[in-house]
Amino acid sequence: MLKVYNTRTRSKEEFVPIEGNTVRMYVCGPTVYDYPHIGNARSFAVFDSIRRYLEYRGYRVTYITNFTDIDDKMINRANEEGIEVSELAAKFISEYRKIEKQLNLKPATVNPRATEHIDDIVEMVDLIIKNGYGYDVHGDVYFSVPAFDAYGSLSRIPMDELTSGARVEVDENKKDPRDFALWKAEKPGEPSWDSPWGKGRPGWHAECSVMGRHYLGLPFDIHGGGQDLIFPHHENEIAQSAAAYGIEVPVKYWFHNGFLTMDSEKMSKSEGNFSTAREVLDNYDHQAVRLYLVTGQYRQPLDYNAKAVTQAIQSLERIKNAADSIRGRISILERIGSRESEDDKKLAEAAKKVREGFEREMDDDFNTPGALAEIFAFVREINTLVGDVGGAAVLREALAVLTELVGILGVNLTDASATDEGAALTSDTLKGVIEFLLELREEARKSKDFGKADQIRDRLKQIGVEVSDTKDGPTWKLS
RNA sequence: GCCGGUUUGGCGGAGAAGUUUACGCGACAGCCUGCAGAGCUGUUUUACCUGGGUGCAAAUCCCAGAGCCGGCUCCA
Repeated sequence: MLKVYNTRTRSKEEFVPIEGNTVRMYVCGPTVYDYPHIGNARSFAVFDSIRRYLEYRGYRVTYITNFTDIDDKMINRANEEGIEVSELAAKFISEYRKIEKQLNLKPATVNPRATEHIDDIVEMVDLIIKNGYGYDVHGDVYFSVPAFDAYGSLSRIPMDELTSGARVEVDENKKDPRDFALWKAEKPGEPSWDSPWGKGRPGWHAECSVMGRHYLGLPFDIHGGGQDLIFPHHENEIAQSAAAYGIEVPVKYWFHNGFLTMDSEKMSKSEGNFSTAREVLDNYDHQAVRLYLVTGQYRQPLDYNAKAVTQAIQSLERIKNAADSIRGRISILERIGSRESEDDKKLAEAAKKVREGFEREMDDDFNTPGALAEIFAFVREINTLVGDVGGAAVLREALAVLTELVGILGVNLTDASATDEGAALTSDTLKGVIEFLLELREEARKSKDFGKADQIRDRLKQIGVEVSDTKDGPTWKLS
C-alpha cells in the first residue's frame, strides 16, 4: 500500500486516486527568467522519480509542469537585457530542455506556458469577481482574502497573523493588506493583454490554477512544488480555484519537497549563495548528479557540497560495475556455454527480493534512500554470485530488474555500446577484431608473456576498450 | 513576534520501542589476481543534541531546554 505525506492534512495517507488508476499530477515549473539553480533541479528530479514510481505501480499518469513566462521577474530581466520577454522565455526554456535531458527527466505530458492561457485566466478572474471574491481597482484586480473563509487551510497560517507578517506589501489600492493581485494593469513598456478591466497581465498565482484545471480538470490528484511555495503561492491557488469554480478541495494531495541547502544554508538567488544546475552538470557526471538528488528523502533538507556529489559518483560507479559484471558474464557464457548451478537460483531469488524491498521503501512516502539501500543489497548479491551463475536468462532478468529499479530513481544503466555512437564503434567486424586480440592475449598469458599481455590490454584501453579478467576468461566493455 | 522543520558513526543518510548489520562513501586489514581493475570478507561500530519523565525495555513515546535551518506576499 502506497502511503504519501499530504501537506494539506499534515499526515501520511494511503494514496487513492480520484478516478480509477489514472493519476493527474501538476508540478510547479520554473519561471524562465534565469538559469535554474541546483535546488530547482532537486525539485525536478524528485517529482520525476515520484511520477516514475507511480507509473511503475501501474498508474496512468498525466504529468503537467508549466513554464511561467510572464511576471515581474521576467519583465525586469528582459528590460535589463534589452530584449523582449518572449525572447527571454525562449532562451531559458531551451536551457530547461537541456537540463531535462541531462538529468534524465521524463518529458511532461504537456509543458504549458502562462502566456498561452491568458483567456482562461481572464475567465477565471472574471468568475472570481462575479462570485464576490475579487474586486477591480483602476484595472488592477485583487482577490479579497477576508471574503474567503477557508483561506490558510494549506499553510495553516491564522488569518489575523497575516496582517502582522513582516513583509506585507503596502499597496493603497488593496482593501485589505492580505489581498493579492489576480490581474495587474498595464504599465508602459510591459507586455499586456486585453481584459474586461483594461489592458494588463496576470498575477503570479493565477496561471497555475488555470492550467491545472485546463489540463487535468478539478479536482485533480497531486500538486507538487517546493516548500517555499506552500505560502503564498499554493494557498492562493486553492483560494482562486475554490472561489472561481466552487470546488473546496481542488487538489487531493499536496507534495512539497525540502530545500537544497548549500553548506547548510538555503540556496537562494536573492542571497547569492547558489550554484546553477548548469555549473553542477558541467562539472559532474549527469547521472551522478541525478543520483545525488535522490540520496535524501524528498521532504528532508539536502545539503549540496562537493563531497556529497563525490560520494554519489562512487555509489553510481558501484551500481554500474555490477551491471557490467552481468553483461561480461553473459558474453562469457556465450563463449563457454551455459552450465546452470545453485547460484542461478540464488540470483533469481535476490532479484525477486530486491523488487519487494524497493517497493516497500518507495511505498513509504517515496523513501528513495531506503530504496537505494535495497538496490545495494542486490548489487552485493550480484557481485558475489555473478561469476558462478551459468544461465544467461537469469542474468538477463537480474540486469532487467536492476535497470528498471534504478531507472525509477533516474539512473539510466543502458550499456555504452547500446547508444548510437557505441553501436557504431562496435560493429561485428570490430568486435571480431577485439575478440581476436583477446585470444592472442590469452595465449600470451598462458605462456607467461605478461609484457605482451599487458601491452594488448593497455593499447585497447587507449582506444576506449576496457578489459577485465575473470576466472572464466576476459570480458571487455567500452569506457 | 507568529508558524514550521531539523539534530543519528570520520562523512552522506535511513530507521521511530525489543534479538545480527540500515545502506552508501572514506580509512585500515585479509582474500581473490601474473599484474591491474572490479569484487568479497572483516574492522572502524558501547552512533543517536542536553536534562528530566513514562515503560521490563527509549535513537524511537512525553515534558523542558539548547543548537541549526526555514516560512510569514521574490523563490523549487
